[in-house]
Amino acid sequence: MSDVVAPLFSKAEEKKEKTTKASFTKVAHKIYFKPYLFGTSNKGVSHLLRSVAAAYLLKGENKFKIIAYENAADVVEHLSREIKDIWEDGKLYEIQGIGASIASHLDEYFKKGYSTHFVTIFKGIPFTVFELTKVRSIGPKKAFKLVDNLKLYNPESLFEDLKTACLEGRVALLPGFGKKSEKEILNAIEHYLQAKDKIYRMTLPYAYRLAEEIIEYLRKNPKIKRVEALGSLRRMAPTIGDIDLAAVVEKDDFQAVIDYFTKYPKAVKVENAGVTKASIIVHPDVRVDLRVIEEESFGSMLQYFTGSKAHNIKLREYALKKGYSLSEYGIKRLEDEKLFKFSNEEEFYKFLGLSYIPPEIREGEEEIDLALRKSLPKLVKLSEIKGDFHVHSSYDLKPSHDLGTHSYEELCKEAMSLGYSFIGFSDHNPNMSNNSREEIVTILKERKTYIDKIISSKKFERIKIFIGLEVDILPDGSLALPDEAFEYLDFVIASVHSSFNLSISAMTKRVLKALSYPKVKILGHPTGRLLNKREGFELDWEKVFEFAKKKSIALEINSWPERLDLPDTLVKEAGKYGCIFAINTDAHAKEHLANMRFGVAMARRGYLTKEQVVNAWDLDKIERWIRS
DNA sequence: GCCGTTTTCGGCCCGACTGTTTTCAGTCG
Repeated sequence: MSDVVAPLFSKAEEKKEKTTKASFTKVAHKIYFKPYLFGTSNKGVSHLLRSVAAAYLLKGENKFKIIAYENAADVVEHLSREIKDIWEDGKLYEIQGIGASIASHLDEYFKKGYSTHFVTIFKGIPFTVFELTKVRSIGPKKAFKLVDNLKLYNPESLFEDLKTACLEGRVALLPGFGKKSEKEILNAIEHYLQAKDKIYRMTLPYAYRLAEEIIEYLRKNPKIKRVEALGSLRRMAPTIGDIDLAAVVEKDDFQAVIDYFTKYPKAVKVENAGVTKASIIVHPDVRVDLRVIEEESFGSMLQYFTGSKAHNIKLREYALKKGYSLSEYGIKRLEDEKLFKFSNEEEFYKFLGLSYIPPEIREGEEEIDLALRKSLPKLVKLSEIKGDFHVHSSYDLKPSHDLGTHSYEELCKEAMSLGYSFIGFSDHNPNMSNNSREEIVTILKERKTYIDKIISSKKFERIKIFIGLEVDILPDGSLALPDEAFEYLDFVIASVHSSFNLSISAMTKRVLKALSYPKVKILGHPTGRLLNKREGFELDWEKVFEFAKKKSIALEINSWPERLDLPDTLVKEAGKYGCIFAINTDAHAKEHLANMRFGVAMARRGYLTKEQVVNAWDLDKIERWIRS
C-alpha cells in the first residue's frame, strides 16, 4: 500500500466516528482512499456507484436513494461508450438514470480522483466490504457482517482470509450464518477468483447452439409442451451472458420437469431448484435458467422472461400508473385484485394500450413511449434483404488479408438459394508491399475480366453481380489501392485493419479522408471491434455520420459474429442522424452468408426500417446508388 | 436520488429461492 495518498478519514475523525455512529464503533481499522480507487472504466464506476448504494443500505438510508444509485450503476454498466469519454464530452448530464446529483459527484471523481460526498458516505465502512459484494451470494449486509466479525481489513489477502475462516468453521458460528452458507461462501469465492479476469460472454451463434442442445433435451420429455429460449438470446443482444428458457407444463408436472432439467447430462452443477424455476451450470461455466408455467400464462411469462430488466421495470411503472400490477403470471387490476392471464404476448401489450414491441428493442429506452403513441418503426426483416455486398471469394488477387474458401460461382449459387437478387464480391485489396502499382492494376483488370465472363455466361442470370473490393484505410487515411485500379470496380468498402490506437481526432480525420475517395460506398466494420478480444476505436461519430449522410455512404453493419459492427447503439444514433446502412456478412465461405440474420438483428436493435437499409432496397434503386 | 402527456411533488417493479429462522432477511434476476 505504498501508493496510498490520502486517508479516507483522519485519526481524529475516526475517533469521532466511533462515538457518533453506534453500529460502526466496533470497526477498528484504517481505510485509505487512493485517487481513482474504483478506476474510471464503466465496470469500475458501476462498482463505485453500487458501493455507494451498499454504504447507504448499511447506514439505513432511504431505500429509494439506494435504488437510485443501484439504477445508476446498472445504467453505467450497460453504457455502450466509456463513461469517461462521455464525461470528457460534457454529456454526463444527458445519461438517463443519472441525475444532477450523481453527475456532479462523478464529475468531481473524474476531475480529482475522489468525490468528497462519496468519501463521506464511505466513512466507517472498510473498503473490503465493497470488494466482498462482488462475490455471488454476498450482498452488503453479509459482507459487512463478515468483515466486521472476522476483521477482514486487508484488501490484499481478503479472499484468502475469508477462505481460511470458512475452512476453520468460524463463519458458521456467526449469527445469521450456518454450515450451509459457509460452504456456499467458500464455493462462491473459488468461483469469483476463477472468473475474475474472464470478461467472456458468448457470441450469439455460440449461445444459440448451446441453447438448442438443451432445448432438444427438454423436448424429449413428453410433459413439456413447448419450450423457448428467452432473455438476451431472444432480444438478440450482441453477446450473451446466460441462457434463459421457459417451458409450458401442466401444473401437476412442474416438479417432474424441474427434476428432469436438473438432471441434464452436461450440467456440472445445480445452482438452485425450486417449484417453478431452476438454474444449472453447464460446461464451460454457462448458467442456464428454466422457468415452468401453465399454458394460459405463457404470454406473460414470455414477456417477463424476455426482459430486459430495464424494459420490464419501465413497463411495470407505466402499468402501475394505469392501475395494474404486472408479473410473470399476468396483469393484476389493483382495484379488485383480478388477474388477467395471457397466452400470447401481443394480447399482453394490447391490454396495456401498447402496440407489440419486438424483443430486439426491449431495452428500456423509448420503446414504451413509442408503443403508446403507436409510432414504433416497422423494423427491417431478414426476408426483406435482397443481397450481400461484402463477400470474400477464393479468387487469388494476392490480398493483404485472408482469402475466402469458395469460388465466385459457388457463392452465386448460394446467394441464389437464399433468394437474393444481387451479390457484391468484396475481396481484400492486393497486398501493397508484395505487388507494384502496375501489378495491382493488372490484377484488378484481370479479375474484372474473369467476373465479366461469369456474368456474360448467363449461368447466374437471376442474380446481379457487383464487382467490389474491401480496401484497407492506411494510417494516413489514403486507400491501399492505386487510382488507376478504381475503374475496374463498381464500388469500394473502405475498412480500417491496422493502427487502431490513433487519437479520436486523428482516427476521424483518417476515416473521413478515406471516405472522400470516389466509388467508396460503404464504411466497413466502422469501430473495428472484436467481441471479447478488442475494443472498438472511438471516432467523432457526429462528424462521420454527417459526412456519410452527405455523400450517401452506407455504414456497414457487419454480421460476423465477433464483430456485429456497427454496434447496435451506434446504429440507433446514426439512424436518427439520417444515415443509410449496408448489412453485410463479411463471408469468407458460402455458409457464412447465413450470418445475415445477426446483422439484421443489430439493425433491428438500432430501430432501422427497410428504407434505411441499402440491401433491402429495390435492385434498380441499389444500382442507381452504386453509380451515383 | 430520479423523474414527469394525469406529478416540479410524490411517487418509486415483482416474485422466487435459500438458509436460518420459527416468520423472515438477504440476494438475485
